Amino acid sequence: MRILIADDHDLLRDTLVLFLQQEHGMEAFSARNLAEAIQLVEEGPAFDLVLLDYTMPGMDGLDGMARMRDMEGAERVAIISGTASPAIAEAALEAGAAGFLPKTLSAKSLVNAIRFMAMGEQYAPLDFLRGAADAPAHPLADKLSQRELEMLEGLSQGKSNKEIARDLDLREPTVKLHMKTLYRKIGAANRTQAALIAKQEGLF
Amino acid sequence: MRILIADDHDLLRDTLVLFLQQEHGMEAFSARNLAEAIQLVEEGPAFDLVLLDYTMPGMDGLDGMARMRDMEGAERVAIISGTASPAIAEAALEAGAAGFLPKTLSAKSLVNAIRFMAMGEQYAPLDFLRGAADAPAHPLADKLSQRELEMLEGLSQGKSNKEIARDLDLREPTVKLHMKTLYRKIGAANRTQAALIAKQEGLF
DNA sequence: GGCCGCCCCATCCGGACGGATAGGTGCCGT
DNA sequence: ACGGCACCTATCCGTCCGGATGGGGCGGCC
Repeated sequence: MRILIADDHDLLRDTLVLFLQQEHGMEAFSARNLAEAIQLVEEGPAFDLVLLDYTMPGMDGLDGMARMRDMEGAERVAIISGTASPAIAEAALEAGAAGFLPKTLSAKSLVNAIRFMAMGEQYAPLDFLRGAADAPAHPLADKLSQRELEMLEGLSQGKSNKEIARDLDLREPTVKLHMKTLYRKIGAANRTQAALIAKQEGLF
Repeated sequence: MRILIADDHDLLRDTLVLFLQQEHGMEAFSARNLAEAIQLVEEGPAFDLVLLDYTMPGMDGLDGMARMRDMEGAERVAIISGTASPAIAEAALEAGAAGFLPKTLSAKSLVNAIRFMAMGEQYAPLDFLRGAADAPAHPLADKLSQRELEMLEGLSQGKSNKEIARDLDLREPTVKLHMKTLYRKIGAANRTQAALIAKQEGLF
């Protein structure tokens, strides 16, 4: 089984490759950025699974994954990350990732996940998606209504009220109302603070 | 040599411990958060070196390191991180850390660094402190003037133009002027986007 | 000397934003 | 049935923001 691991954290990559080599029937290759990974895919025989770090030179969010998936010899691509939120994990899975692996995963679980994904299944740790069961998800997120979260999402992309209204098919006054209540709930004085809080909280 | 590694990323921790075990004369122990680490230090014989992840339950920035250093059996404490900036690294060293290890360090360098620190020396990768020589630090930062960076700093705290003007002892029109040129330089359509870009770029 | 970049200030304008108020719907739980 | 909550819309108002224009001062570089 040929596995390609692309991560700019040499420490993890080096030790992980060594670890996987010990596993029966696994061949692990590594790259330190997306460009290197793409080159390896171009050169060699096809990989059974490619693991891409979410924050890594050349990735640009999920764009990097899309580029990788378009290639020959990289059918199954999974995202690995130490900081990404459940929302990003879901986005990755929707975008066709073979799986999402937080770095809080144990080494043993990783091996299982890799085998699982290499067989064509989609993998993601359920407790992570649910918002990390033990660590109460987002202290903020569950205090907000659905609409308010959508506001926050638009906000986190630097959109104006007008743009958000258009995207959600609402009138602008409605957006402004939601904004007001949103600010009160999360303790923001203005939209910039709200966006920063959302980022800080790992939302979006 | 007794080494304690505390990191909530099981993946790295597991593989790293296995890797270090193979090294001659190294005994590696692990904890998944600060509380566990403190407990291990209390229980067992003294460690020659303790590695603490910078972003980890219980750390609270560098406070966690200070708490650890106050303990018996944890003379030398180093910080390890995958995301922290050079500024944080310097702060850690000034606060008495035995070293700072970015996760972009190679496994081999890590072993050398550990031996070095265990002997009582202070370690940090010079290229990282210098701002990652090869990867030009902040592609944006050096395109901005001093004033513009100060604007961005205020922006990153969600301040209004008026507040920024007051803090820097300027008139508001001046702040607005700087903002305008700032937006053009970094390609932001409004202040929220500018703040998000700053965060994304790791500034402030 | 000219030119350019950075810095400071002022005035003006249109549009965006933040807040208040008021009215409407629908759903849920007691 | 009623209150409570989330949701949608509207109007009004004062402020803030983004942009343009026009000043002026400073230093460096060709």
